[in-house]
Amino acid sequence: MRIPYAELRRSLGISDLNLDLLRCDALGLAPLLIGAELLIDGVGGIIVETEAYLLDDPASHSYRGRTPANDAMFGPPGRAYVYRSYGLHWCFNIVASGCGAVLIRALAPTHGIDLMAARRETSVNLCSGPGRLTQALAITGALNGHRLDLPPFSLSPRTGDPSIIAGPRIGISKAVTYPWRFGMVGSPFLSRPFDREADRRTR
DNA sequence: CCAACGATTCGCT
DNA sequence: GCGAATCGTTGGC
Repeated sequence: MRIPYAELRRSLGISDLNLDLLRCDALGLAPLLIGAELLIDGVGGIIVETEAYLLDDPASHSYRGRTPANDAMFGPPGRAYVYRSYGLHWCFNIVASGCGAVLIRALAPTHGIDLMAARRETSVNLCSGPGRLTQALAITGALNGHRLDLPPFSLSPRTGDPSIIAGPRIGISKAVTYPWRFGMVGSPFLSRPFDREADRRTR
């Protein structure tokens, strides 16, 4: 008797996304995460903007080798890499295969909007930007290295097939031309617009 | 040891 | 569009 592979995965509680988390490098995973649902303690939404950072990538924290600060990027894929930015904000990444990571830059809020607004002390731009997103979801360095398939995290694969646009990454000074920022076409929750419709991908 | 610098955000012009 | 806030990490001497 032959069991369909997809059904077998479901029965084992293994989603496409969970498999891909363990298999993909950051450049493969970043567009795949567009449309996925990210929750922390039931609060969060739909990922609409990501950036890929690879080992062989001058803009990546892993580029200059393993240190205590970037240790999570060198660990198993499917975990969180959380770091402090500008001494003020936290940024949340999903570790991919190959010592890279995907920076989660924006969500479309769907769950716990009132709580996010309370944490942010505003009702606008709740999750549009990497620092705003971690504030709204209460992500701190305490979650660095934490598995994403266990509480408080919940990461679910997308159900649809969104149009995805690519463009240069934001706020970096090296490798500035690599088009490794990905966004959901038409989302009002992007941290910044993408420049050119010509960069559109579909996937 | 010390100086410089961010994978940012916010407020003001 | 510009500059301040703020601090751990990094790189140079």
